[in-house]
Amino acid sequence: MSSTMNTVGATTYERIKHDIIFGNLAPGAKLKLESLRERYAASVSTLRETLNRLASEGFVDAAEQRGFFVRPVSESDLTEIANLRILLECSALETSIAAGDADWEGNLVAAHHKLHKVEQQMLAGDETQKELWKRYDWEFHLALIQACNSLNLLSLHATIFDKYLRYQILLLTYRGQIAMDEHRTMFDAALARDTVKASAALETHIRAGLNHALAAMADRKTPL
Amino acid sequence: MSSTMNTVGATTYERIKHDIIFGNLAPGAKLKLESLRERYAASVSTLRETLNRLASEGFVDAAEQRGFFVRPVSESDLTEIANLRILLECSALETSIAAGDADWEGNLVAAHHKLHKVEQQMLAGDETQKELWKRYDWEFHLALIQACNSLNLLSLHATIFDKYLRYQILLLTYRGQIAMDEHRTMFDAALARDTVKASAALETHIRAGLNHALAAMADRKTPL
DNA sequence: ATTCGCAAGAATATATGATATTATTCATAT
DNA sequence: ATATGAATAATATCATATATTCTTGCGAAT
Repeated sequence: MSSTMNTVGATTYERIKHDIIFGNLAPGAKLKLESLRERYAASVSTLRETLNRLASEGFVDAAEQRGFFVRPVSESDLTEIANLRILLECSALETSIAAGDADWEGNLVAAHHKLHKVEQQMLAGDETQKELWKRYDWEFHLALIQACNSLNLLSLHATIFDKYLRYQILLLTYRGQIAMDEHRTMFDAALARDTVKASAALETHIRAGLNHALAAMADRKTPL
Repeated sequence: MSSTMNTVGATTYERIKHDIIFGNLAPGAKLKLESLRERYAASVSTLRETLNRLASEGFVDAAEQRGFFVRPVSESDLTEIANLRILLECSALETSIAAGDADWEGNLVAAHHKLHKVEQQMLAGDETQKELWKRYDWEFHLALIQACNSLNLLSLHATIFDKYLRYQILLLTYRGQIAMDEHRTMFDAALARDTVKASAALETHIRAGLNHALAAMADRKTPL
C-alpha cells in the first residue's frame, strides 16, 4: 500500500484491484483490454499481466479466449469468504497470541488506539473518514495476527480480507457501536492472552458482519 | 490438467508450474526470460503473464525490476505449508462429510479404489507408477473434500496441496504401507460419516508426512 | 412467419518482436 | 579496500501482427 510505486505494472495492479474492491469496476463487468488501456494508461501486455495476477487471486475471472471479467458477487460467495476468514484469522490469532512478544503488544496497542479514535469520529457522524477507518480496521486485524509465524497464512488471509472488504464496501455496511465494542473485546482478550475468548470474539465479529451484509444484500432493490 | 491446451499461455503455465513442483526448475533458480523463451518456446510477454500468475500463487518470487526466481524451500516454509494444509483440508473434510450425498460417496469409493491399487503396485516395488500414484493421491484427497460446498476453499486448498507436493517430490519421501493404512482409515471414517475420526486421521496423515519430510531434509548432504 | 444454419465482417483476445528503462558487472582510479 | 562510471545484460513496456470469437445479415427449411 506504499504510495511510491515504481513500475507501471505495480501501479495498475493496485489501481485495478482498488477499483474492483471499491466497486468502481462493477461485479461481472467485462474488462475489455482496449478500454482498460485508455483508463489506466498502460499497454495491453502490462494489463494482461495484472489481470492474470488478479485472476489467480480471485478478483477477476479469466475466460480462455473470451477475455476478463470482474468476479461476480453472490450470497453464497460472501458466505464462503466469511467462513474462510474465520478459519484463517482465528487460527492465526490463536498462534499469534501464544507467540506474540513485546513488539507485537506495542504495535497492537497503537493499532487499536488509531482504530478506536476514527471509530469515535465516525460514530459522531463524520462520514468523511471512511477510507481511513477501513485502513485502520485492516491494520488492527493484521496487528492481532501478525505474530502467527506464518507468512503463507498471512498472505492467504490478506487476500481473503480484501475479498470480504469488497462486500462490505459494496453493501455500505457499517455496524457502528457494536463493531467498536467487538474490537475492544478482541483487543482486551488478546492482551490478556486469553486465546479462547479472543478467538470466539473474532468469530462473533465476523459472523455478525456476515449476517449484516447478507441482510443488506437481501433487501437490495437493485441487483448487483 | 486436461491434455488439450488451447493457448500458449495456458500450456506454458502448466509446464512451468509442473517443472517447479517436480524440481526440474530448482528452488531459488533465476528465471531469465531469454532462457525461458528458448526452453518453452513462448514470447517474453506470454512468459511474463505466466510468471506473474505463478508469483501470486507463491511458486515464483517476483523481484521488482530484478526478475523472477523459483520460490526457495526451507524447513519453516514446509512446516507452514503443512499446517495450512491441515487447517484447510480438515475444515473442508468436516463439512464435506456432513454434506456429502450419494454421488460424493460413489466418487470417493472409486478414487480410493484407484489409489489403493496403485499403492499396492508401488509397495510391490514398481517405482514406475510414481506419477500415477501422485495423481491418484490428489484425486483421493480431493474426493474426500469435494462436497464441502466452498469453491473458494477448494481453490486455496488446491494451491497449498501443490506446494506440499513439491516438498514431497523434492525429498522423494514415500511412506509406503503406513500412508496406505492412513488412507484406508480416512476412507472408512468418511464413509461411516465419523467426522471426528476422519479429521483426526487426516491430521495424523499430514503431520506424519511433514515429520518424515523434515527428517529427510535434515539429513540431506546436498543443500537444496 | 419463424427458426435454424452459415458465411462475411467486425470486434476482441492472444502472441510476438522491437524499444526504453533499469540493474549488474567490471575495469579503473581514489 | 572503496568508490566511480562506462559497458553489458536483463527487465519492463509498448505497438503491432495474428488468431479467435462474436455479430450480423441472408437464405433455406419447417
